[in-house]
Amino acid sequence: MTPPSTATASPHAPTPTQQQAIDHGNAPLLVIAGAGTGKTATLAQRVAQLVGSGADPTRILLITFTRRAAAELERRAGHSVARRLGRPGHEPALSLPWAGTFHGAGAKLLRAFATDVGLAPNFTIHDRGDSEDLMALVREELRIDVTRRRFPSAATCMAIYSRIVNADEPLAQVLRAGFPRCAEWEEALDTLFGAYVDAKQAQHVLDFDDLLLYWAAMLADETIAPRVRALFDHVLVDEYQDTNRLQGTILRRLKPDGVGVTVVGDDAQAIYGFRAADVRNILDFPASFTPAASVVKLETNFRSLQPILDAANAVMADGTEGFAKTLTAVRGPGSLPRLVTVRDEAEQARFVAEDVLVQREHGSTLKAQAVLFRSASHSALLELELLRRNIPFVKYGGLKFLEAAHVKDVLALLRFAHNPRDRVAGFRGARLVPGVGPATAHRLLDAIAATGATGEALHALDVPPAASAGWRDLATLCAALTTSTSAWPRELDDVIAWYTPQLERLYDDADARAGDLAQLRRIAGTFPSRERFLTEMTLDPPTATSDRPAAPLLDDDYLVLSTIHSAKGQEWRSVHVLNAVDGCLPSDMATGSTAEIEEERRLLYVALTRARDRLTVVVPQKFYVTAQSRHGDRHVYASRSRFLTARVCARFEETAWPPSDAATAAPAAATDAPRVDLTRAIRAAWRR
DNA sequence: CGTGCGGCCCAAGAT
DNA sequence: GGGCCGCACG
Repeated sequence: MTPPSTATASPHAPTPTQQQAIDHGNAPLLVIAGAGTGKTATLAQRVAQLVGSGADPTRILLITFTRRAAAELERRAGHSVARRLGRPGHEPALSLPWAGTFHGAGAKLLRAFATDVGLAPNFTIHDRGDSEDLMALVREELRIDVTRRRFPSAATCMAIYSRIVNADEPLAQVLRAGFPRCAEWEEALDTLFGAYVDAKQAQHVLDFDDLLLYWAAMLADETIAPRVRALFDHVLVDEYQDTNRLQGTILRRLKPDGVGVTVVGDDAQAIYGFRAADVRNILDFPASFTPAASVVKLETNFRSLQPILDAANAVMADGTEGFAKTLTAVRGPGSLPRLVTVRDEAEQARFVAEDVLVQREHGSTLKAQAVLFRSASHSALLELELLRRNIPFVKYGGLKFLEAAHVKDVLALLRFAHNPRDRVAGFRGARLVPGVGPATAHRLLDAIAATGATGEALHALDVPPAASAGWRDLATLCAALTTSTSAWPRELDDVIAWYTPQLERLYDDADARAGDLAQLRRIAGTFPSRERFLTEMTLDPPTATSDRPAAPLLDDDYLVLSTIHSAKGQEWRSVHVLNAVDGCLPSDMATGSTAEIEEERRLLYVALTRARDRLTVVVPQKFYVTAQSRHGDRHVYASRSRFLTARVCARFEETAWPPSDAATAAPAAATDAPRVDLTRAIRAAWRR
C-alpha cells in the first residue's frame, strides 16, 4: 500500500529563511512564498510559535482563502504546539476560533456587534444568486425598461455593483474599465444600486460584499472601532496576493501600525483579478507602514522535481509583467513532464482515465492524483469516461450543490423562517405553493412587510381560492419554524416533509433530488443551530454535487477533479492538465486585455506547480463546435495554448496518444484540414 | 392571474 | 445544449 495522500507537509526542519519568518517578532511582516516553498508549514509554525510564547489563541485572527485551508492550518499548528510541548501525537486540538475567510470573520463580527451598528441580529446572508434575484426585483420595482435597449442583466448589474464595492472604485470608472457596453446606463445603474442598498437594509439582509463593507465601516467609526481592534493581538493573512482593495482597507484599519500583522502570498499566483483582487495589496504592503514591514522570501521549492519546476519557470519567464523569480527544487532531477497530443476531447478523456490507472499500477493512489482544468465544464467527457470505468472521483469547483433549484427552495424556507423580511427567500418560498405565481407572491410579501406578519399571522393573509389549501399548509409550517418548538436540525425534517409533494409535482427526477435533500439533512446535523447552518452553507457551501461521496466513502480512494482555481494551495503526486489550447487556457472570455491574459498565464503556472513527481499536459487537436448550427456540427482544429511557446515546450517530452495510431491520427490529418484559431472561431460565433 | 410551451440568447473562474 | 422570456391558453 502507498502512503495515504496528498498534502504531506514537508516534515523537514525549517530552513533558516523559514525560521526567520517563524520567529519574527511583532513588527509587520510580509512573507513572499513561491509555490511549494513550505508556505503553509511556515505559517502554521509561526502560529504555533506565537501560541507557544504566550499568545492567546482566541485573540489570533487567521484569514485564509477557504475554510478548508483554515482547518488545515489549525491542524498543523496544533501538531507543532504538541511537538514543542514534547507531546507529539497527542492532539492538543489547538482551537483558533477566529480562523476562516475574510467573509466568515466579517459575518461573525457583524453578528456579534449587530445591535451596536444598527443591524438586526437575525440578518440573513445572500449568496451571489440571491443577490442577483434581489437586484432583479429592485429593477422591476423601479420600472427600468429592460427591453428598450438591452439594459444589463441582473447578473451583470450585480457584477458591476460588486466591483464598485470590492475595488473601491466609482461607478463611472468601473464601467469604463470593465463594462464599456453598459456605460450608457450609468445614471440608471446609479439609481438602481441606491435602491438595491435600501432594499437590503429594509429586508435585514447582507450580501457577500456587505460582510466586508460593514466591517470596514465599523473600523472607520471611532466609537466602535476600538472595541473591534481590541479583540485581536495578531492578524495573519494567507494568500494575500488575492485580496482586494476593500480587504486591504480592513487590514490597515484593524492594525494601523502593523504591529502583530503577518501576510503571506505569491504575486506569481494571483488568479482572482476577476473578483477585484489587486496584486498591489501585496506589492505595496511593506511601504504602507513606518518603518516599512520586513520581507522574507521563500524560494526553495520542496514540492516538485526539478524538471516540473523548469517547465513552470519557463511559463512565467514568458510573462510580460514578470517580477522574475526562479524557484529551485531541492528534490533533484526526474523525468521530463509530458506534453501529450490527442485527437479530440473524447480521446483526451480516454487517455487520462487510462493513464491514471497506469500510474495507480505504479503505486500512486487515486487520491494522490488530480486532473485540473480551466472551467468546470471541461471535465464533462472525462467524468463520463470515469463513470464508465468505475473509477471513483470527486470534483471540486464549478456548479455547486447549493445552486440546484430544489436545495435553494429548502434553504429559502429556512431563511424565510429566520428572517421574514428576506424578500428573496420569501418570494421563492411562496411561489412553491401551487396557484401562487409572481403577482400573488408579491402581494403576500407586501402584506408581510407591512404587518411584520410571522408564524400564525400568515394564516390570516388573503390568498386566491385556488391556492388557499396549499398556503394553509405552508403557513402552518412557518409557524412551527418561527415558534421553533422543534429543535434544530429536526425542523429541517418538517421542511422537507412539506416540500416533498412540491418536489414531486415540479420535477421529473424527484428521486435524485430527494437524495440531495437527504444529503442536506445530513450536513445540517453537523451544525449546532439553524443560523450557523445557514451562514456556513452560504459562505462555504459543500463543494460537489450528488456524486459527492457520503461520509464513509471518503475513506476510499478516489481521483480528484478540480478547476485550477479550486486547486490553489493543494498538491498531488501526479497532475494532469486538460485542454491546453487557446480558447480554453487562456479562456476565450479572458483575452480582452493584457492583464487578463497574464492572469491566465499565472493560472497555468498554478496548475503546473501543483505536481510533485509527474506532470502531464494534454492538448486535444480537434474540438467539436455545436454552436454553429447553420452548418451543422463541425469541428475546428484548436491551436495549442499560446503559453506553450517553444521555450516552454523544450521543457516537456512531447508525445502523441494513442502511440500506435499516432501516424494516422494527428499530424498527417492536421495538414489537410483547415487550421482555425479556436478563440476566433468561438468568439465570432457569439459576436453581438 | 398561473402555467406550459416554443423561440431566442448565451456560454468562466467563486467568497 | 440549457436557461430565460414572451405569448397563448385555461
